[in-house]
Amino acid sequence: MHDIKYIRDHPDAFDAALKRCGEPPVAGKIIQLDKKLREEIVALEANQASSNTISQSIASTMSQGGDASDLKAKGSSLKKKTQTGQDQVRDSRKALNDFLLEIRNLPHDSVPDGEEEADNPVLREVGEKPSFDFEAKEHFDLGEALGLMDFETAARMSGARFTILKGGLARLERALGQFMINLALEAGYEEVSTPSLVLGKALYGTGQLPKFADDLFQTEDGLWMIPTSEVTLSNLHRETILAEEDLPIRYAALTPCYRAEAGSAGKDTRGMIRQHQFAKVELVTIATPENSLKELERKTKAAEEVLKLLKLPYRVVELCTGDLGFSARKTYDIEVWLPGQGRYREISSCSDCGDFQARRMNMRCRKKDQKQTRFPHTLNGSALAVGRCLVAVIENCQQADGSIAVPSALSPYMGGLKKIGKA
RNA sequence: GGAGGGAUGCCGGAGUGGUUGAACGGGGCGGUCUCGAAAACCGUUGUACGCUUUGCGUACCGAGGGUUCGAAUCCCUCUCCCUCCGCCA
Repeated sequence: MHDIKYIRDHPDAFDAALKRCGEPPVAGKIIQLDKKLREEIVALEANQASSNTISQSIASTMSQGGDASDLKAKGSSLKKKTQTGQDQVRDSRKALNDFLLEIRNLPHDSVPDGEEEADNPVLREVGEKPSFDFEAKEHFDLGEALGLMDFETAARMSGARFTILKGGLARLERALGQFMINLALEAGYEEVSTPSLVLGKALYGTGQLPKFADDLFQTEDGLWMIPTSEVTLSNLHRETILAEEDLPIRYAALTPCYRAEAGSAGKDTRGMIRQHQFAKVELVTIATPENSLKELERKTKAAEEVLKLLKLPYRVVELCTGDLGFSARKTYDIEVWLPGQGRYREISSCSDCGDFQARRMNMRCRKKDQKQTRFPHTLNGSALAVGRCLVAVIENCQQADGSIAVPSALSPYMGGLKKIGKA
């Protein structure tokens, strides 16, 4: 959500920032809606003020035993005006609010200009790509050949975009999740276990709603399945005032994530890259405005650490203005190398959302002994997506015989197992 | 699922139609007293929005509607919490 006062005072800067993201100008429309609303509020409140005065006159007249029927008639006629005024204000407020809710966050000044994914600058490449003296296979060929990855059976009970893992691969997935959440704790994040189903307002808060309802699953009684625990972790302090001295607050959760993938028909149809359900360790930070960019670097480092310890090659790119997500003001994507595909694939996305989500959630902070509240900044990042990391381990650690070498960092989580072979 | 009880300011807790934005107590803050502190005493202490912004106005007592000139107080709907019974991982 945007600060209406900022838009009133800097309409041109607002539109210019949106333009960098390829969005049309809206400040004029917003100011017009806002002006209408405020005019109606002034009229309404003047009305309410005189109603209140009349009511008080009635009270004092009656307490002195006088006749107040004239005053009552006056109050009665004012009442109708007040009611229509209230309706107008409500409608205008909703119109402004609905409009504002659909406008994306503004990019930070430091974000590079660009139109699409191809324009994202690569910040660094880390680790060495493995070289094989055989042709590298994709994870689904390896997994199916091992008899430990089964898409057909999953499709029979759940439809497309689900996977069944067995034996060593099921254990490997669990090991990855445990490994990652433990790293998050070491990095200073507090572990949280949250619901997987949430009310719509939580998703409005983080920005998935109202624009992206198609990407989400909704239950029959109106609850939504979380597409990421960014939603639950960020909403932990919605509608509250935090003590600034307690910031930054850093949370981590290992949860399943559910995505409808409505706009992705035909994309990544084979394998585990794009599933309706996957596990992910998410890191969320609530920081003061002064510290949020610093926290973004810190969070990205924490995510990179997972890949370093697993010895998986990756690169970090910064999203250009045209590729930035709805709620983000600045984002780093981490892409892991997949030898089977012969390309980098996104495995983490770390974003600084500024005060955009805090405003939508009405989460505020305040310095000790100060009256004035302000909006903290929220950040989120995956560290990492477990499903895609499993894919990366399988493809990077594949052996000539089709077995998978377990990364040494993971071995303790797998009872010392060094290799996943045929079942 | 059945039967009851509840939701008021930072906390506890009054308040069943008229200067109640809300008694009283606690806490916090400021002050008096003190070498200092405690105690005592005095004062003060919500949020949001709007305006012709040293001030004024409006709204808010779980949420949304209704009755009324006027609602924290009456009526309706919903949400959440608690107790008992049933069911259950």
